[in-house]
Amino acid sequence: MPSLTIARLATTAGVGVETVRFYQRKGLMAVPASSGAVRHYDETDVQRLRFIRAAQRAGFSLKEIAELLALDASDDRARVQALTRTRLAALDAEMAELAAAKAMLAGLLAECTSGKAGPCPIIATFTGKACH
Amino acid sequence: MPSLTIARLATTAGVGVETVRFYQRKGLMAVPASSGAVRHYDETDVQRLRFIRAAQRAGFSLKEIAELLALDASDDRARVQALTRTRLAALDAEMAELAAAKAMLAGLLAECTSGKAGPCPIIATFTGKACH
DNA sequence: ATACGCTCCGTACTACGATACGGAGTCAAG
DNA sequence: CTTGACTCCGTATCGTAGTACGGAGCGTAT
Repeated sequence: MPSLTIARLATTAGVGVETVRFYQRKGLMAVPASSGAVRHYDETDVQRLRFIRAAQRAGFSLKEIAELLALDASDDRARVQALTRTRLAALDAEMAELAAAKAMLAGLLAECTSGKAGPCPIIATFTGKACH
Repeated sequence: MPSLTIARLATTAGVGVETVRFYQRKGLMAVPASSGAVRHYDETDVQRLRFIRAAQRAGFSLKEIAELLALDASDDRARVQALTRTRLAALDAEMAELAAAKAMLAGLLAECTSGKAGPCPIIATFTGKACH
């Protein structure tokens, strides 16, 4: 049984020691019972940290991740699917916003690069001034 | 000259009074000299607030917006373009991340909805457990 | 002229996800 | 048996973008 200190756990999972402690305070991870004064961690703790990071990359908040972790035990697929659908919808909305922003900025950049006179179209657009 | 109170300025620009004061503290807006005890605002202040909101929608941070506002005065197009290109690159990176997250979640959701036995694939994937 | 609402200003608090700090205790090597 | 690295724990701070609160002053309508 590989027993890790908090520092080894953290570096193995690619997070900081303080982050592990932060997750413990947030209830995302249990604080292991200590035999002695120093707590020991194992592979399941590494897995849990990896779960958290992977779910974060998918855009879940720590609060949602806490729920997913609870569901991991209860095996409530319907709820997991509901959370996932909600997240997918949010992702779509975020992507649409980013796409709109990108289209606008790309257009303005082209305009600003080519144009020569007058106020910068980028600034002008944000300001709401007439662009020509 | 249309003179606005801070509340009228805020509602005209679609923000809260406290937000205006927050922007003033952040140096995004000047605090107008007061003739008397109550400060007065005009159309240029409305424009400035609209600029801030528009630039925010394009993903600029308040710090970057402060710089853009400074550039509005100096007319340094090269710098504005550089900021815009940086923001475009960041938007691309964000979109790529969102797209990856979306693809993964969408695939997992389909799998989880159709599959019947074993641990939920969504949870399993994040956990790093074998998926089958 | 007084009541009511708005303004001014500082300070504090929210949410999110960490990150830093300081003191006391512990553990292993030299 | 001391040194140095690490741990534990609470509390504080960071950054981003606000929102809330409370007291004092001002301005206008009745």
